[in-house]
Amino acid sequence: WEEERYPEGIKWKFLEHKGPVFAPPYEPLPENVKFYYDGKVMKLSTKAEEVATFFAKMLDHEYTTKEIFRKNFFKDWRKEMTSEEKSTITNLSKCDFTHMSQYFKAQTEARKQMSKEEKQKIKEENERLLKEYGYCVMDNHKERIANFKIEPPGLFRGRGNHPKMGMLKRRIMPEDIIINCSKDSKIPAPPPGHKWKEVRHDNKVTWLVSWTENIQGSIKYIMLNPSSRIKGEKDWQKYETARRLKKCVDKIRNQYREDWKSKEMKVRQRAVALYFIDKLALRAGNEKEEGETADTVGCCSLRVEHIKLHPELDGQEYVVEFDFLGKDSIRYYNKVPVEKRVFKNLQLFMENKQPEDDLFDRLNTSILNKHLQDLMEGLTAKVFRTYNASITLQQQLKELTNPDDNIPAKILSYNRANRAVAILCNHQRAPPKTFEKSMMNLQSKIDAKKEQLADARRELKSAKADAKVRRDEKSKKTVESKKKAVQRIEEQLMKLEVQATDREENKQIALGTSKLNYLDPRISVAWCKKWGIPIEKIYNKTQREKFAWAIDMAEEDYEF
DNA sequence: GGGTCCGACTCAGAAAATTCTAC
DNA sequence: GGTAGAATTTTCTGAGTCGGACC
Repeated sequence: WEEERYPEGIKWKFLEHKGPVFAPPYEPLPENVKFYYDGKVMKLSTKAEEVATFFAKMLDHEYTTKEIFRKNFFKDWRKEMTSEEKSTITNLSKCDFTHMSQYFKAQTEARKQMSKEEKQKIKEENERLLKEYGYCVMDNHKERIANFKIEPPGLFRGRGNHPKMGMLKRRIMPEDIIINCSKDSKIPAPPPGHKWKEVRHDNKVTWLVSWTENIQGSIKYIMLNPSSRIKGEKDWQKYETARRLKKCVDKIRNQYREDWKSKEMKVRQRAVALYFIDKLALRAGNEKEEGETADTVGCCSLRVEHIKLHPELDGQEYVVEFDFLGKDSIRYYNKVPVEKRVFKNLQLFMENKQPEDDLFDRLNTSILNKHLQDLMEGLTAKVFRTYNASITLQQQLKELTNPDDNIPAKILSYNRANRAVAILCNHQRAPPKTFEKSMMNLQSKIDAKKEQLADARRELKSAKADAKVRRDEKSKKTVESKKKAVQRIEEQLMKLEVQATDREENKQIALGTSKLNYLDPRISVAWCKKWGIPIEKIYNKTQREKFAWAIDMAEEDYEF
């Protein structure tokens, strides 16, 4: 896709697609599946029943125990009820969804137990749908669409302490849909009896379909897959910007260190914030509308209550203790020794403030980004995350890769380098539900292997003793083969232990996000080439598709 | 200049689906 | 070679970033 460059802002010349796939219509429950109110069977109207099934399907989920979720759900559910239902059903706690829930569980079970043929049939139907709606033509290429299926109705599941959790996400109809395609393309037809909200031909944007969602009033889009030209080029650009930052980062660092001394409060705050963004890879931190979303922050929106200052802590001077909820309500907790000037500035910023006051009261992301723009064209706060992530990977790979290691050990080193980045970016996950169990399984495998090794060693020893006495060819051979066996088992044991280490270290860390969004793939490709690691060991099929440009481009001497 | 709002895009972890592995 | 359960991949959609219009 280096073929042609478009003038500023033009994203394509030709765009043709089939429009979205709508969620399947609601299928009413069979007569024998009952809903109970206050212990009595109650037949619900179709609309009320549909919304009730959304709740029933989530009955085992922690969400349905949360006060806000229940309140929001009940309020929206009542809106769907007939006036009769509304007057009867006044208390959610008196609603009994268990029968409905059991029915859905049985359905799931039945789906699992389906015969091969039935499963095959479903698979083929999905493939047909994908083939028809999953691709579009953008300019001269057939491209995969990322999310061609419209989100089905359901209950809103916000992350963390979201004030809107449990609200009803309504069904999207063709009348909600804006289609974007080129004038000279075959315009997708709305489902029979329906009309699109609008058909437009805007080649300054990349989306094919959009609609407005009813919970936050925000716009949702259907766009192309990461493997597409338009996404790939943008991704490449992102890393090129980060590489440009590499060239001037020293200058920028000197600059903000100078600014710590500025007479102007705004400049000092800007400089300290930038230091955090650079050193700790914090997000920019836009302001958010209070009460509309979970209370989370980034750098510029940090509040006094989110940091603690320790002149001395555990033998270190000037320690800042961060404790706040970031994106997706993931907790950021870190104790960081900082330079004295930063520490003194923070003390100054916190003077005469309440815990809920902004730490950087003279700063926001727009001021910060404007300043960054002056330092380097295209520089914004998030570029620091990309830059620091990628440079860390490159450094760690250099440091951790041992040329004499075998392939599994080298891959462990790669994972460790990747992990260093994930820790820097605070990419966490809930420990897998089966973590303890799978760890124990692995441990028992290791124990078994150790026993096996001990046995093998004993056998080797006795074979050696035997050989000493007999001094014939045959017993010598036996010693050799026993030696090999010991070696083989040692290797297997090592591999298992490596696996255990890797898994344990990864318990609460998510590697995927950094791999997919922050690490210049050319670093990984070059590393694979340099050490003769098959690229499949690092990137799976999807990832190889997304990073096709890098796999194509990077040689073993690539430097970020 | 700076604040607010909105649109378009990237990035995020959970959950579902699929594949792999050990018995 | 069939199957259960573990591991990995894919899907899903919510949650950020950031720029530009408007005042």
